[in-house]
Amino acid sequence: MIDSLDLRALVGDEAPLSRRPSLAEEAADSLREMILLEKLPPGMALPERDLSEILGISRTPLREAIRLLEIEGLVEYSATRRPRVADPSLEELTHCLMVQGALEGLAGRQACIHASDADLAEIAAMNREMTEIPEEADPLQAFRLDMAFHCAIVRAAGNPPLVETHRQYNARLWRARFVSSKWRLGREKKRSNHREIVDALLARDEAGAEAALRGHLAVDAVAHYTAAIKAR
Amino acid sequence: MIDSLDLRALVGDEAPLSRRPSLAEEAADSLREMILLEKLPPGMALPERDLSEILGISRTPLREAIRLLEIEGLVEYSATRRPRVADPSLEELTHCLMVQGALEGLAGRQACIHASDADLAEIAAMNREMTEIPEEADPLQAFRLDMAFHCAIVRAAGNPPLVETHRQYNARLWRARFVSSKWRLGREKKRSNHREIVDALLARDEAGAEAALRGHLAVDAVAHYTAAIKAR
DNA sequence: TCACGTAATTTGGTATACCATATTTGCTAT
DNA sequence: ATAGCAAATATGGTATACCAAATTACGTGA
Repeated sequence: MIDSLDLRALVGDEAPLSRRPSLAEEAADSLREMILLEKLPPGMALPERDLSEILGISRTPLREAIRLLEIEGLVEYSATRRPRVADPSLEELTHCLMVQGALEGLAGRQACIHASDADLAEIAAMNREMTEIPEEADPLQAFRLDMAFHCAIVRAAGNPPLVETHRQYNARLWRARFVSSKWRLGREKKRSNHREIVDALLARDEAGAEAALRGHLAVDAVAHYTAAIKAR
Repeated sequence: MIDSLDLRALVGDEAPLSRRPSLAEEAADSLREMILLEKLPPGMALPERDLSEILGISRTPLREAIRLLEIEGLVEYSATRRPRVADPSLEELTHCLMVQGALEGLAGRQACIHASDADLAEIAAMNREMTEIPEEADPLQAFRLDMAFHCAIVRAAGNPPLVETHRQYNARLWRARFVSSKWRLGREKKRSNHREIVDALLARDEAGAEAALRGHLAVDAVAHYTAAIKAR
Protein backbone atom coordinates (compact mmCIF):
# COMPACT_ATOMS: atom_id res chain seq x y z
CA MET A 1 0.00 0.00 0.00
CA ILE A 2 2.70 2.40 0.96
CA ASP A 3 4.67 1.30 -2.06
CA SER A 4 1.93 2.66 -4.29
CA LEU A 5 2.89 6.18 -3.27
CA ASP A 6 4.29 8.14 -6.13
CA LEU A 7 6.92 9.93 -4.12
CA ARG A 8 8.28 11.80 -7.05
CA ALA A 9 4.90 13.25 -7.92
CA LEU A 10 4.22 14.08 -4.31
CA VAL A 11 7.39 16.03 -3.97
CA GLY A 12 6.17 17.89 -6.99
CA ASP A 13 8.89 17.14 -9.49
CA GLU A 14 8.31 19.02 -12.71
CA ALA A 15 10.76 17.30 -15.03
CA PRO A 16 10.55 18.36 -18.66
CA LEU A 17 8.28 15.84 -20.31
CA SER A 18 9.61 13.28 -22.72
CA ARG A 19 13.24 13.03 -21.81
CA ARG A 20 14.68 9.74 -20.75
CA PRO A 21 15.84 10.23 -17.17
CA SER A 22 19.51 9.70 -16.55
CA LEU A 23 20.72 6.93 -14.29
CA ALA A 24 21.50 9.59 -11.72
CA GLU A 25 17.91 10.79 -11.68
CA GLU A 26 16.57 7.26 -11.45
CA ALA A 27 18.99 6.50 -8.65
CA ALA A 28 17.91 9.66 -6.87
CA ASP A 29 14.30 8.52 -7.15
CA SER A 30 15.12 5.11 -5.72
CA LEU A 31 17.18 6.53 -2.89
CA ARG A 32 14.56 9.15 -2.11
CA GLU A 33 11.95 6.47 -1.77
CA MET A 34 14.20 4.34 0.41
CA ILE A 35 14.99 7.29 2.64
CA LEU A 36 11.44 8.55 3.01
CA LEU A 37 10.13 5.08 3.74
CA GLU A 38 12.96 4.64 6.21
CA LYS A 39 14.50 1.66 4.49
CA LEU A 40 17.52 3.90 4.82
CA PRO A 41 16.99 5.31 8.30
CA PRO A 42 18.15 8.80 9.31
CA GLY A 43 21.83 8.89 10.12
CA MET A 44 22.72 5.81 8.09
CA ALA A 45 25.96 6.03 6.15
CA LEU A 46 25.71 6.03 2.37
CA PRO A 47 28.96 4.54 1.02
CA GLU A 48 29.16 5.21 -2.67
CA ARG A 49 30.47 1.80 -3.71
CA ASP A 50 27.89 -0.23 -1.83
CA LEU A 51 25.00 1.86 -3.06
CA SER A 52 26.18 1.83 -6.64
CA GLU A 53 26.45 -1.95 -6.50
CA ILE A 54 23.01 -2.28 -4.93
CA LEU A 55 21.47 -0.08 -7.60
CA GLY A 56 23.47 -1.72 -10.34
CA ILE A 57 25.12 1.45 -11.60
CA SER A 58 28.60 2.87 -11.41
CA ARG A 59 29.75 5.38 -8.87
CA THR A 60 29.65 8.34 -11.25
CA PRO A 61 25.88 8.65 -11.61
CA LEU A 62 25.40 7.53 -8.05
CA ARG A 63 27.51 10.40 -6.79
CA GLU A 64 25.39 12.77 -8.79
CA ALA A 65 22.24 11.25 -7.33
CA ILE A 66 23.58 11.86 -3.86
CA ARG A 67 24.27 15.48 -4.72
CA LEU A 68 20.70 15.82 -5.91
CA LEU A 69 19.42 14.45 -2.65
CA GLU A 70 21.73 16.74 -0.75
CA ILE A 71 20.08 19.68 -2.47
CA GLU A 72 16.74 18.33 -1.37
CA GLY A 73 18.05 18.12 2.15
CA LEU A 74 17.57 14.36 2.41
CA VAL A 75 21.30 13.67 2.50
CA GLU A 76 23.95 15.53 4.44
CA TYR A 77 27.71 15.30 4.49
CA SER A 78 29.78 14.65 7.58
CA ALA A 79 32.78 16.84 8.32
CA THR A 80 34.92 14.39 6.38
CA ARG A 81 32.62 14.41 3.35
CA ARG A 82 30.99 11.10 4.06
CA PRO A 83 27.37 11.23 2.98
CA ARG A 84 24.62 9.94 5.23
CA VAL A 85 20.87 10.12 5.47
CA ALA A 86 19.88 13.47 6.94
CA ASP A 87 18.55 13.43 10.47
CA PRO A 88 17.11 16.87 10.99
CA SER A 89 16.63 18.07 14.53
CA LEU A 90 13.35 19.46 15.76
CA GLU A 91 14.95 22.88 15.60
CA GLU A 92 15.98 22.41 11.99
CA LEU A 93 12.51 21.31 10.98
CA THR A 94 11.06 24.32 12.71
CA HIS A 95 13.40 26.56 10.76
CA CYS A 96 12.39 24.95 7.49
CA LEU A 97 8.76 25.29 8.43
CA MET A 98 9.21 29.00 8.93
CA VAL A 99 10.77 29.44 5.52
CA GLN A 100 8.09 27.28 3.99
CA GLY A 101 5.51 29.47 5.66
CA ALA A 102 7.05 32.63 4.24
CA LEU A 103 7.17 31.05 0.79
CA GLU A 104 3.56 29.96 0.92
CA GLY A 105 2.56 33.34 2.26
CA LEU A 106 4.12 34.99 -0.75
CA ALA A 107 2.49 32.39 -2.97
CA GLY A 108 -0.92 33.18 -1.53
CA ARG A 109 -0.41 36.86 -2.08
CA GLN A 110 0.71 36.40 -5.66
CA ALA A 111 -1.97 33.85 -6.38
CA CYS A 112 -4.57 36.46 -5.49
CA ILE A 113 -3.07 38.65 -8.17
CA HIS A 114 -2.10 36.24 -10.91
CA ALA A 115 -4.18 33.11 -10.59
CA SER A 116 -6.83 32.58 -13.22
CA ASP A 117 -10.37 31.89 -12.13
CA ALA A 118 -9.84 28.36 -13.40
CA ASP A 119 -6.81 27.95 -11.15
CA LEU A 120 -8.78 29.06 -8.14
CA ALA A 121 -11.70 26.86 -9.07
CA GLU A 122 -9.38 23.88 -9.23
CA ILE A 123 -7.90 24.71 -5.85
CA ALA A 124 -11.35 25.09 -4.36
CA ALA A 125 -12.33 21.77 -5.89
CA MET A 126 -9.33 20.08 -4.33
CA ASN A 127 -10.30 21.41 -0.96
CA ARG A 128 -13.87 20.28 -1.43
CA GLU A 129 -12.64 16.82 -2.29
CA MET A 130 -10.62 16.76 0.90
CA THR A 131 -13.57 17.64 3.07
CA GLU A 132 -15.53 14.81 1.54
CA ILE A 133 -13.03 12.17 2.55
CA PRO A 134 -14.56 10.01 5.30
CA GLU A 135 -12.87 10.26 8.67
CA GLU A 136 -11.63 6.69 8.62
CA ALA A 137 -10.34 6.63 5.05
CA ASP A 138 -6.81 5.94 4.02
CA PRO A 139 -4.71 8.64 5.69
CA LEU A 140 -2.46 8.66 2.65
CA GLN A 141 -5.32 9.89 0.55
CA ALA A 142 -5.70 12.97 2.68
CA PHE A 143 -1.95 13.39 2.73
CA ARG A 144 -1.60 13.41 -1.03
CA LEU A 145 -4.46 15.82 -1.45
CA ASP A 146 -3.06 18.17 1.15
CA MET A 147 0.31 18.13 -0.58
CA ALA A 148 -1.28 18.75 -3.97
CA PHE A 149 -3.43 21.53 -2.54
CA HIS A 150 -0.46 23.51 -1.32
CA CYS A 151 1.53 22.86 -4.49
CA ALA A 152 -1.36 24.06 -6.61
CA ILE A 153 -1.52 27.33 -4.73
CA VAL A 154 2.18 27.88 -5.17
CA ARG A 155 1.92 27.08 -8.85
CA ALA A 156 -0.97 29.50 -9.21
CA ALA A 157 1.32 32.28 -8.08
CA GLY A 158 3.04 32.03 -11.46
CA ASN A 159 6.56 32.29 -10.07
CA PRO A 160 8.76 29.39 -11.21
CA PRO A 161 11.68 30.03 -8.83
CA LEU A 162 9.18 30.12 -6.00
CA VAL A 163 7.76 26.79 -7.11
CA GLU A 164 11.22 25.29 -7.20
CA THR A 165 12.28 26.52 -3.79
CA HIS A 166 8.96 25.48 -2.33
CA ARG A 167 9.55 22.05 -3.80
CA GLN A 168 12.91 21.80 -2.06
CA TYR A 169 11.44 22.64 1.30
CA ASN A 170 8.59 20.25 0.67
CA ALA A 171 11.12 17.48 0.27
CA ARG A 172 12.88 18.42 3.46
CA LEU A 173 9.65 18.46 5.38
CA TRP A 174 8.19 15.45 3.68
CA ARG A 175 8.89 12.91 6.38
CA ALA A 176 7.61 15.12 9.15
CA ARG A 177 4.41 15.76 7.26
CA PHE A 178 4.08 12.12 6.36
CA VAL A 179 4.33 11.09 9.97
CA SER A 180 2.04 13.89 10.99
CA SER A 181 -0.61 12.91 8.49
CA LYS A 182 -1.27 9.77 10.49
CA TRP A 183 -2.45 11.79 13.43
CA ARG A 184 -6.17 12.28 13.49
CA LEU A 185 -6.02 15.12 15.94
CA GLY A 186 -5.69 18.51 14.37
CA ARG A 187 -7.35 17.35 11.20
CA GLU A 188 -10.29 19.53 12.04
CA LYS A 189 -8.04 22.49 12.61
CA LYS A 190 -6.39 21.92 9.27
CA ARG A 191 -9.78 21.70 7.64
CA SER A 192 -10.89 25.08 8.89
CA ASN A 193 -7.56 26.57 7.98
CA HIS A 194 -7.94 25.29 4.45
CA ARG A 195 -11.35 26.85 4.17
CA GLU A 196 -9.88 30.11 5.35
CA ILE A 197 -7.26 29.89 2.63
CA VAL A 198 -9.74 29.12 -0.12
CA ASP A 199 -12.06 31.89 0.97
CA ALA A 200 -9.26 34.44 0.92
CA LEU A 201 -8.08 33.29 -2.49
CA LEU A 202 -11.54 33.42 -4.00
CA ALA A 203 -11.98 36.89 -2.56
CA ARG A 204 -8.56 37.81 -3.97
CA ASP A 205 -7.74 39.04 -0.49
CA GLU A 206 -3.95 39.22 -0.55
CA ALA A 207 -3.36 39.93 3.10
CA GLY A 208 -5.88 37.31 4.13
CA ALA A 209 -4.38 34.65 1.90
CA GLU A 210 -0.89 35.39 3.12
CA ALA A 211 -1.93 35.25 6.74
CA ALA A 212 -3.90 32.04 6.28
CA LEU A 213 -1.03 30.30 4.54
CA ARG A 214 1.69 31.52 6.82
CA GLY A 215 2.99 28.86 9.10
CA HIS A 216 0.36 28.17 11.62
CA LEU A 217 -1.10 25.16 9.91
CA ALA A 218 1.90 22.89 10.08
CA VAL A 219 3.57 23.68 13.35
CA ASP A 220 2.19 20.59 14.99
CA ALA A 221 3.66 18.50 12.22
CA VAL A 222 7.04 18.76 13.89
CA ALA A 223 5.47 17.95 17.22
CA HIS A 224 4.01 14.76 15.78
CA TYR A 225 7.32 14.00 14.19
CA THR A 226 9.18 14.45 17.44
CA ALA A 227 6.76 12.12 19.15
CA ALA A 228 7.25 9.55 16.42
CA ILE A 229 11.02 9.81 16.68
CA LYS A 230 10.99 9.29 20.41
CA ALA A 231 8.78 6.26 19.92
CA ARG A 232 11.21 4.44 17.70
CA MET B 1 40.33 46.80 -9.13
CA ILE B 2 37.42 44.67 -10.08
CA ASP B 3 39.63 41.66 -9.70
CA SER B 4 40.10 42.51 -6.07
CA LEU B 5 36.46 41.59 -5.45
CA ASP B 6 36.17 38.54 -3.28
CA LEU B 7 33.23 37.06 -5.09
CA ARG B 8 33.03 34.03 -2.90
CA ALA B 9 32.78 36.10 0.23
CA LEU B 10 30.26 38.40 -1.37
CA VAL B 11 27.97 35.59 -2.24
CA GLY B 12 28.22 34.64 1.37
CA ASP B 13 29.74 31.22 1.15
CA GLU B 14 29.99 29.61 4.55
CA ALA B 15 32.31 26.71 3.88
CA PRO B 16 33.39 24.75 6.92
CA LEU B 17 36.71 26.17 7.95
CA SER B 18 39.93 24.28 7.51
CA ARG B 19 39.14 21.81 4.79
CA ARG B 20 41.05 21.80 1.58
CA PRO B 21 38.54 22.67 -1.11
CA SER B 22 38.02 20.05 -3.78
CA LEU B 23 38.90 20.76 -7.38
CA ALA B 24 35.19 21.01 -8.06
CA GLU B 25 34.78 23.79 -5.52
CA GLU B 26 37.80 25.64 -6.82
CA ALA B 27 36.52 25.29 -10.36
CA ALA B 28 33.12 26.56 -9.27
CA ASP B 29 34.82 29.60 -7.77
CA SER B 30 36.74 30.28 -10.97
CA LEU B 31 33.70 29.84 -13.15
CA ARG B 32 31.54 31.95 -10.87
CA GLU B 33 34.01 34.75 -11.14
CA MET B 34 34.23 34.43 -14.90
CA ILE B 35 30.45 34.46 -15.19
CA LEU B 36 29.81 37.37 -12.89
CA LEU B 37 32.52 39.46 -14.51
CA GLU B 38 31.07 38.50 -17.89
CA LYS B 39 34.21 36.84 -19.16
CA LEU B 40 31.67 34.13 -19.79
CA PRO B 41 28.72 36.16 -21.03
CA PRO B 42 25.08 35.13 -20.47
CA GLY B 43 23.97 32.49 -22.92
CA MET B 44 27.45 31.22 -23.69
CA ALA B 45 27.77 27.46 -24.03
CA LEU B 46 29.84 25.67 -21.42
CA PRO B 47 31.28 22.55 -23.07
CA GLU B 48 32.67 20.29 -20.41
CA ARG B 49 35.81 19.26 -22.24
CA ASP B 50 36.92 22.75 -23.17
CA LEU B 51 36.33 24.10 -19.70
CA SER B 52 38.08 21.22 -18.01
CA GLU B 53 41.08 21.74 -20.26
CA ILE B 54 41.10 25.50 -19.61
CA LEU B 55 40.96 24.95 -15.87
CA GLY B 56 43.46 22.13 -16.03
CA ILE B 57 41.25 19.53 -14.40
CA SER B 58 39.38 16.51 -15.65
CA ARG B 59 35.74 16.46 -16.59
CA THR B 60 34.60 14.75 -13.41
CA PRO B 61 35.18 17.61 -10.96
CA LEU B 62 34.26 20.11 -13.64
CA ARG B 63 30.86 18.53 -14.05
CA GLU B 64 30.34 18.80 -10.34
CA ALA B 65 31.33 22.45 -10.44
CA ILE B 66 28.73 23.08 -13.10
CA ARG B 67 26.09 21.41 -10.96
CA LEU B 68 27.05 23.68 -8.09
CA LEU B 69 26.64 26.71 -10.29
CA GLU B 70 23.34 25.39 -11.53
CA ILE B 71 22.10 25.33 -7.95
CA GLU B 72 23.20 28.92 -7.63
CA GLY B 73 21.26 29.76 -10.75
CA LEU B 74 24.30 30.94 -12.67
CA VAL B 75 24.20 28.03 -15.08
CA GLU B 76 21.17 26.54 -16.77
CA TYR B 77 20.70 23.48 -18.91
CA SER B 78 19.20 23.50 -22.37
CA ALA B 79 16.49 21.01 -23.26
CA THR B 80 19.21 18.66 -24.44
CA ARG B 81 21.21 18.96 -21.23
CA ARG B 82 23.84 21.27 -22.64
CA PRO B 83 24.94 23.68 -19.93
CA ARG B 84 25.26 27.39 -20.63
CA VAL B 85 25.61 30.59 -18.69
CA ALA B 86 22.23 31.60 -17.35
CA ASP B 87 20.58 34.56 -19.02
CA PRO B 88 17.65 35.40 -16.79
CA SER B 89 14.86 37.46 -18.25
CA LEU B 90 13.56 40.55 -16.58
CA GLU B 91 10.55 38.54 -15.52
CA GLU B 92 12.70 35.86 -13.96
CA LEU B 93 14.73 38.40 -12.02
CA THR B 94 11.53 39.97 -10.78
CA HIS B 95 10.33 36.60 -9.58
CA CYS B 96 13.59 35.99 -7.75
CA LEU B 97 13.40 39.43 -6.22
CA MET B 98 9.98 38.66 -4.83
CA VAL B 99 11.18 35.48 -3.20
CA GLN B 100 14.23 37.28 -1.90
CA GLY B 101 11.92 39.91 -0.46
CA ALA B 102 9.82 37.30 1.32
CA LEU B 103 12.96 35.67 2.68
CA GLU B 104 14.38 38.93 3.96
CA GLY B 105 11.01 39.88 5.40
CA LEU B 106 11.02 36.67 7.42
CA ALA B 107 14.62 37.33 8.38
CA GLY B 108 13.73 40.79 9.67
CA ARG B 109 10.89 39.40 11.70
CA GLN B 110 13.01 36.65 13.22
CA ALA B 111 15.95 38.96 13.79
CA CYS B 112 13.73 41.12 15.96
CA ILE B 113 13.10 38.06 18.10
CA HIS B 114 16.42 36.24 18.10
CA ALA B 115 19.19 38.70 17.35
CA SER B 116 21.46 39.60 20.21
CA ASP B 117 22.01 43.25 21.01
CA ALA B 118 25.53 42.78 19.70
CA ASP B 119 24.18 41.53 16.39
CA LEU B 120 21.95 44.55 16.03
CA ALA B 121 24.75 46.88 17.03
CA GLU B 122 26.94 45.39 14.34
CA ILE B 123 24.21 45.80 11.75
CA ALA B 124 23.64 49.39 12.81
CA ALA B 125 27.38 49.99 12.60
CA MET B 126 27.46 48.62 9.06
CA ASN B 127 24.70 50.98 8.08
CA ARG B 128 26.47 53.91 9.68
CA GLU B 129 29.60 53.02 7.77
CA MET B 130 27.63 53.05 4.55
CA THR B 131 26.21 56.49 5.16
CA GLU B 132 29.70 57.82 5.71
CA ILE B 133 30.94 56.77 2.31
CA PRO B 134 31.50 59.88 0.18
CA GLU B 135 29.22 60.22 -2.81
CA GLU B 136 32.02 59.84 -5.31
CA ALA B 137 33.75 56.88 -3.68
CA ASP B 138 34.29 53.50 -5.25
CA PRO B 139 30.82 52.16 -6.05
CA LEU B 140 32.09 48.68 -5.24
CA GLN B 141 32.67 49.71 -1.68
CA ALA B 142 29.02 50.58 -1.26
CA PHE B 143 28.05 47.43 -3.07
CA ARG B 144 30.00 45.15 -0.77
CA LEU B 145 28.67 46.87 2.31
CA ASP B 146 25.09 46.66 1.10
CA MET B 147 25.52 42.96 0.43
CA ALA B 148 27.08 42.39 3.83
CA PHE B 149 24.35 44.43 5.50
CA HIS B 150 21.57 42.23 4.16
CA CYS B 151 23.49 39.02 4.85
CA ALA B 152 24.11 40.11 8.42
CA ILE B 153 20.41 40.64 8.99
CA VAL B 154 19.59 37.23 7.61
CA ARG B 155 22.27 35.65 9.75
CA ALA B 156 20.91 37.43 12.80
CA ALA B 157 17.63 35.61 12.31
CA GLY B 158 19.36 32.45 13.49
CA ASN B 159 17.83 30.21 10.84
CA PRO B 160 20.51 28.30 8.87
CA PRO B 161 18.23 27.04 6.09
CA LEU B 162 17.03 30.57 5.60
CA VAL B 163 20.62 31.77 5.33
CA GLU B 164 21.37 29.10 2.76
CA THR B 165 18.34 29.82 0.60
CA HIS B 166 18.95 33.53 0.85
CA ARG B 167 22.50 32.90 -0.31
CA GLN B 168 21.23 31.07 -3.36
CA TYR B 169 18.97 33.92 -4.37
CA ASN B 170 21.73 36.37 -3.67
CA ALA B 171 23.86 34.57 -6.23
CA ARG B 172 21.08 34.64 -8.78
CA LEU B 173 20.53 38.33 -8.30
CA TRP B 174 24.20 39.18 -8.01
CA ARG B 175 24.76 40.45 -11.48
CA ALA B 176 21.66 42.59 -11.48
CA ARG B 177 22.65 44.13 -8.19
CA PHE B 178 26.20 44.56 -9.33
CA VAL B 179 25.10 46.45 -12.41
CA SER B 180 22.59 48.41 -10.40
CA SER B 181 25.18 49.45 -7.84
CA LYS B 182 26.83 51.62 -10.47
CA TRP B 183 23.75 53.79 -10.71
CA ARG B 184 23.93 56.83 -8.51
CA LEU B 185 20.23 57.49 -8.69
CA GLY B 186 18.21 55.79 -6.04
CA ARG B 187 21.10 55.69 -3.67
CA GLU B 188 19.33 58.16 -1.46
CA LYS B 189 16.20 56.09 -1.49
CA LYS B 190 18.18 53.05 -0.47
CA ARG B 191 19.78 55.03 2.30
CA SER B 192 16.48 56.03 3.84
CA ASN B 193 15.19 52.51 3.46
CA HIS B 194 18.20 51.18 5.31
CA ARG B 195 17.62 53.58 8.15
CA GLU B 196 14.04 52.39 8.30
CA ILE B 197 15.27 48.81 8.57
CA VAL B 198 17.78 49.56 11.28
CA ASP B 199 15.26 51.56 13.29
CA ALA B 200 12.73 48.77 13.17
CA LEU B 201 15.31 46.19 14.18
CA LEU B 202 16.58 48.24 17.08
CA ALA B 203 13.00 48.75 18.22
CA ARG B 204 12.45 45.00 17.81
CA ASP B 205 9.42 45.92 15.74
CA GLU B 206 8.69 42.72 13.84
CA ALA B 207 6.05 44.03 11.50
CA GLY B 208 8.08 47.14 10.77
CA ALA B 209 11.24 45.19 10.02
CA GLU B 210 9.40 42.81 7.75
CA ALA B 211 7.75 45.61 5.85
CA ALA B 212 10.98 47.57 5.50
CA LEU B 213 12.90 44.58 4.19
CA ARG B 214 10.22 43.33 1.91
CA GLY B 215 11.00 43.93 -1.69
CA HIS B 216 10.67 47.59 -2.27
CA LEU B 217 14.33 48.38 -1.95
CA ALA B 218 15.60 46.43 -4.93
CA VAL B 219 12.93 46.63 -7.55
CA ASP B 220 14.82 49.20 -9.54
CA ALA B 221 17.83 46.89 -9.61
CA VAL B 222 16.17 44.92 -12.37
CA ALA B 223 15.32 48.12 -14.18
CA HIS B 224 18.97 49.16 -14.13
CA TYR B 225 19.92 45.69 -15.24
CA THR B 226 17.52 45.78 -18.13
CA ALA B 227 18.93 49.10 -19.22
CA ALA B 228 22.44 47.70 -19.06
CA ILE B 229 21.46 44.66 -21.08
CA LYS B 230 19.90 46.75 -23.79
CA ALA B 231 23.05 48.85 -23.89
CA ARG B 232 25.31 45.95 -24.70
C1' DT C 1 20.19 27.82 -55.26
C1' DC C 2 18.07 25.40 -51.80
C1' DA C 3 16.14 21.45 -49.41
C1' DC C 4 17.19 17.15 -47.68
C1' DG C 5 19.63 13.28 -46.02
C1' DT C 6 23.77 11.10 -44.48
C1' DA C 7 28.32 10.95 -42.63
C1' DA C 8 31.62 13.12 -39.42
C1' DT C 9 32.12 15.28 -35.21
C1' DT C 10 30.96 17.16 -30.93
C1' DT C 11 29.00 16.51 -26.43
C1' DG C 12 26.95 14.87 -22.27
C1' DG C 13 26.38 10.29 -19.75
C1' DT C 14 28.54 6.28 -17.82
C1' DA C 15 32.00 2.84 -16.37
C1' DT C 16 36.36 1.93 -14.48
C1' DA C 17 41.01 2.47 -12.55
C1' DC C 18 43.94 4.90 -9.51
C1' DC C 19 45.21 8.12 -5.73
C1' DA C 20 45.26 10.30 -1.14
C1' DT C 21 43.24 10.48 3.09
C1' DA C 22 40.39 8.83 6.73
C1' DT C 23 39.09 4.93 9.33
C1' DT C 24 39.56 0.57 11.31
C1' DT C 25 42.17 -3.28 12.85
C1' DG C 26 45.35 -5.53 15.38
C1' DC C 27 49.70 -5.87 17.47
C1' DT C 28 52.99 -4.30 20.90
C1' DA C 29 54.80 -2.29 24.93
C1' DT C 30 53.82 -0.70 29.40
C1' DA D 1 44.18 -5.00 30.47
C1' DT D 2 44.87 -0.96 28.06
C1' DA D 3 46.88 2.90 25.70
C1' DG D 4 49.23 3.90 21.66
C1' DC D 5 51.03 3.19 17.26
C1' DA D 6 51.38 1.04 12.70
C1' DA D 7 49.73 -1.66 9.02
C1' DA D 8 45.61 -2.80 6.46
C1' DT D 9 41.44 -1.39 4.66
C1' DA D 10 37.62 1.48 3.30
C1' DT D 11 36.10 5.66 1.18
C1' DG D 12 35.65 9.88 -1.30
C1' DG D 13 38.14 12.54 -5.06
C1' DT D 14 40.05 12.52 -9.64
C1' DA D 15 41.50 11.04 -14.28
C1' DT D 16 40.50 8.60 -18.37
C1' DA D 17 38.22 5.71 -21.83
C1' DC D 18 34.10 4.54 -24.11
C1' DC D 19 29.16 5.00 -25.57
C1' DA D 20 24.88 6.94 -27.37
C1' DA D 21 22.63 10.84 -28.76
C1' DA D 22 22.69 15.25 -30.64
C1' DT D 23 24.69 18.55 -33.52
C1' DT D 24 27.14 20.03 -37.40
C1' DA D 25 29.16 19.56 -42.03
C1' DC D 26 28.85 18.37 -46.34
C1' DG D 27 27.47 16.45 -50.55
C1' DT D 28 23.68 15.20 -53.57
C1' DG D 29 19.55 15.81 -56.15
C1' DA D 30 15.63 18.53 -57.47
